[in-house]
Amino acid sequence: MEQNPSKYDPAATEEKWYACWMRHKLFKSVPDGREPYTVVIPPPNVTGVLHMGHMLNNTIQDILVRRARMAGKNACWVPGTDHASIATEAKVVAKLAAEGVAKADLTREQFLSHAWEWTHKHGGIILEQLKKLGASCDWDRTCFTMDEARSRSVIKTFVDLYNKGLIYRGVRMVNWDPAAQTAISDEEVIHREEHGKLYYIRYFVDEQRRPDDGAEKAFAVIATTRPETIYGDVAVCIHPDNPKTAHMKGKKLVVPLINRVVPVIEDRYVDMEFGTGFLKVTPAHDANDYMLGEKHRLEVIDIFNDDGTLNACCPGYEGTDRFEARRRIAVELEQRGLLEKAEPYTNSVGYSERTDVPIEPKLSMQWFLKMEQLAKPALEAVENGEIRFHPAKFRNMYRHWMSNIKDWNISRQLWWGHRIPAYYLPGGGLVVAETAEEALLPARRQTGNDRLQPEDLRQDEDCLDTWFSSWLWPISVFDGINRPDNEDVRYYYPTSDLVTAPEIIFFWVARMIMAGYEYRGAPCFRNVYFTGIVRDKLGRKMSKSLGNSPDPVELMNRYGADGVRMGMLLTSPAGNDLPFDEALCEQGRNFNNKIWNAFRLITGWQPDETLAQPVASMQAGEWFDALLSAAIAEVDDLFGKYRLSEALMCIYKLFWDEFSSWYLEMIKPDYRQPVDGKTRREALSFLEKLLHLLHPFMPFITEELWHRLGGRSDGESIMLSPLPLPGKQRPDLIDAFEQLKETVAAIRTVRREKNIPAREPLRLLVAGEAPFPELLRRMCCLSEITRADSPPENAIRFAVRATGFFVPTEGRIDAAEETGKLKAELQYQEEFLASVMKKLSNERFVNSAPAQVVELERKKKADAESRIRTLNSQIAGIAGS
RNA sequence: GGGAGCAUAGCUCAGCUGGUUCAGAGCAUCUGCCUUACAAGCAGAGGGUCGGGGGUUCGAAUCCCUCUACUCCCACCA
Repeated sequence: MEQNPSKYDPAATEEKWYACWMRHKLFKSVPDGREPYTVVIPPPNVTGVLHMGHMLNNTIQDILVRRARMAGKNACWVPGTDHASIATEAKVVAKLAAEGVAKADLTREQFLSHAWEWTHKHGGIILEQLKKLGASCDWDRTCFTMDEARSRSVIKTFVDLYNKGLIYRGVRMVNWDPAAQTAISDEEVIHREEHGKLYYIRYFVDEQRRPDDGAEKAFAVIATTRPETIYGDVAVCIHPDNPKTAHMKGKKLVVPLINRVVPVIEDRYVDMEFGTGFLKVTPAHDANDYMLGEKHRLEVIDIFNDDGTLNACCPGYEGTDRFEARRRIAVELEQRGLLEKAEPYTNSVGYSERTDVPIEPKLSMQWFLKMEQLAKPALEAVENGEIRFHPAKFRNMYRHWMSNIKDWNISRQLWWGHRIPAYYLPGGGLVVAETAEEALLPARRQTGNDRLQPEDLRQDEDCLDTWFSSWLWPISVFDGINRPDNEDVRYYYPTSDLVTAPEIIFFWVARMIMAGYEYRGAPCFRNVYFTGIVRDKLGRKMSKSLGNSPDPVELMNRYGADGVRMGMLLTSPAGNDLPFDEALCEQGRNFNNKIWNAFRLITGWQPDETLAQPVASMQAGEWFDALLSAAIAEVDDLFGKYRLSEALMCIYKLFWDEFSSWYLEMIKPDYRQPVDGKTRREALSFLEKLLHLLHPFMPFITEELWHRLGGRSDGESIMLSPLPLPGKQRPDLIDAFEQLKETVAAIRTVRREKNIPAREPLRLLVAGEAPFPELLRRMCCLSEITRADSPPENAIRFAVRATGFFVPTEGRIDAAEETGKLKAELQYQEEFLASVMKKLSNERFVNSAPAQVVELERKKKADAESRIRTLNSQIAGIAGS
C-alpha cells in the first residue's frame, strides 16, 4: 500500500494552498449581516522587504484574523503600503547619486518621476512576501498611502484642519536633519549619550570701551560643547545673582575668531553651578538660546547651510562640515591662546531616526498642527477602556505623552509625499485649498484681482510628514474621509484589533486615535496588541545595519511558513521582546512533522465495521473528549486576553502529549490488526478538531490534512469551517485519568528498573481498585490484573495515590531496596500530613481562613492519611514475607 | 533630572484580587531506547532558599517599605 512519506514537506503544500485560497477568493470580505472583524495592516514601507519584525507582527494579525473568520465573523484584513517619505526619498536620492545625478539638478517633476519609477519597481515586494507567510488579507482592498483616494483624504484633512484653525505656519526651532535636509518631528529624534568635550573658551572684554580693566580680569571663560557655534554668538548670559560672574555685569565681550562685540545679559535661566557660570547665547542653533534671544531681543545669526556645513558667517570655515569645523576651530582657539582647557564630557545628542546623523537645531518656517484639542478625547478613550492596550502597561506611557503633548510639525522639506495644499499669492498672503483651481476664488477675493490665474499661485514647496497620512489609515482605507457615509466605512469601522510595535505608539497609534475621534467621532480600533522587538541571541535589536537578522523568506524555505510562524509565536508574549532563536523554528517544524505523523498513523489503520469498540478505546475517547473541551475553553479564554503564545502552547501540549502520546497509544490496534470503525471515526474527529484549533497558527498543514481527511470539495477550506465548541467540562474524569497515567508511569518505571522488556507480559495485583483496568492492561502489557487481598511473596511493591500495587516476579527481590523507596514516600507523606495538621490545629487559621480553604485542608489530611495507610501496608507486606 | 516596568530552573516565560501537595511550562541538559506513526522520535531523570533585607498576616513568589540590578519612556542644562 502506498504510504505517505514519514516526513512532511511544507514547500509544495504551502504554495498549493495559498494559490487555492486566492483562486477561490477566500480572504475577500464584503459587508453582510455578520459581525465584522476588521484589522488594518500597519503599512510597511512600499519599497521595503520583509524582516523579522514584519514576520512577527503579521503572523499575529493573521492568527487573530483567521480565528475570527472561523468564529463566524466577517473578517476583513486590509493590506497596504506606506510611501515612507524620508526613507524612500533617501533611497531614490542615493540611487540617483550612484548614477551621477544630483537631486539638486532635477526639477520636482523629474525627481518624482524617478521616485515613482523606483516605487513601481520595488513596491509590493513585501506584500508578495506576506503571501508566502500565509497572510489572509483581502488583497482586492490593497491601499497605498499615496494612491489617489488616500492622497485626496490627506489633502482634504489638511484643508479641514486649517479651516478649523488647528493648522498654523510659523518660524520655530525645529530638528533639522542635515543628511535628509528636512525638518523632522520631535518623535523622530533619538537621544544618545555621547562622549564629547567641554571646551573652556576665553571671551575678552572689549578693550576699546574699557581700556582700564585689569589684565587678569579681562576675559570671561565660557564652557561649551560646540565651539563652532561661536560664530552665531550674539550675547553672553549670566545669572543676575551669581557673585562669580557679577564683575562682568553690563560689560561687552568680544567673541573669539569673529571678533564680534556682544553684550553680557542677565537671566535667571542660567545655571550658576554649571561650568563657569557664563553661557554663550546662540539663538539660531539652540532652542533655549532662541528663547533667550526672543526675550532679550537679540539678533539671530544662522551659521549653517542646510547640509550641515558652515556658511559665509564663518570666515575661513565656509563650506566646512560642522564636525570638521569643530576640530579645527578648537585647534585654532588653542593656537591663539583662547582655549583655556578642554575636558571630557558626556552629554545627550539628538540623532535622526531615519538617517542617523546628529540633529541640528535650526530655525525655519514650518507648518504645525495644534494637538491639545485633538488629544483630549484620545486620552480619555484609553483611560476609560474604550480602547484597550495589551499589555495594559503601555497606558502609562500613553497617558504621560498625551497629557504633555506638543504641537506636531507636519511639514517636511521633501518632494516625495503629499504636497502641502497652500497657495501663495503674488502680493503675499496665502490660501489653503484642495487644488489650485479651488484656491483661485478665495485668492481673487483676497487680492481683489479678478484676473488671477491658477499659474499665478505658487504652491508651498514642502510636503507632509508621512504620519500625516498614516494617522488616517483606519478610516482612509475604507475611503471614509472622502465619502464619510459609504457602506464600507459604516460597516468595518471601528476596526477591531491593531497589532503594532510599542516604538510607534506616539508616531502612529496615538495619532490614529485622535484622527478617529476627530473624523468619525468613534474609536479607530477596540484593542491594540503591542508586539515586542525581535532581538538576536545577544539581545541586540535585529537590524539591517548590524546584519544580525535572518532573512524570513530563507527561514520559511528551510522550516516552512507554518514552522516559522510557530517559532515566532512560541516565545512572544505581548509587549515583551522576542529573543529570536532559529531553534524555535526547528521546534515549529518538528511539530508539523508530529501532526503529519499522527495523521499517517490513524489513516493507516484499516477500519473493520464488524468489530465492537473495546471498552478501553471507549473510555479513552470519553477522556480525550473531556480534555478537548477543557482545552477549547482555555484557548478561548487565552485569546480573550490576547495571550497567543500561551494558547498555542496549550494546543501544542494537547496534541503532542495528550493526543499523540496517550490517546493514540491507548486506542492503537495491535500490529497489522484492523481497528473498529467507531474508534477510528472518533480519532479522526478529534484530529479534525485539533486541526481547527491549530489552523490560525499553522494554516497550511491544517488545510492540507483537513482535505486529506476526505470528503472536501475543491472550494472548501478549513478556514471557513467553524471552530469546535467546548462540550461538558469533566474535571473529575480528567483527574481519574491522571491517576491512570501515574499508574502507567509507575509500571514503566518498574520495567525500567528491573530491566523487564516493554512487551513481556506482567501480572499486576492491586490492593483495592485499579483505575481503568482495560486501559491499564493495554498500556502496560499486563497479562492479568487481579485483586490482591493478601500480599504475595517475592513481589515488587509500589503505591499510586492511595492504591497499592504488586508485581510478582520470578527473580529475587531486594527487600531493603523495595522498602527504602516506600519509606521515603511514607516520610514525605507524613511530613506533609504534619504540616496540614499544624494548620488545622491552629485555631486562628480555622477561625480566620475561608471555609473553602479549611475544607481543602481537611481533604488534604484525609488523602494523606489514606496514602499513609496504603504505604504502611505495602511496607508491612514486604516485612512479612 | 523625572516617570514607568521588570527581577521565579541554564534560556524564554506563566503563576489573576495572599490559601488547590505551589514552586510550574516549553526549550536546553542528562540517562536509557533505531519498540511495527514519527530519532524532526519514544520512555524517564535532574535542576530554583521565587534579586537582597525588613514588615503585615494564622499563612507571602503573591501585599507594604527599602536596597540592588537591568530595561524602556519623557526631559532644553550649555
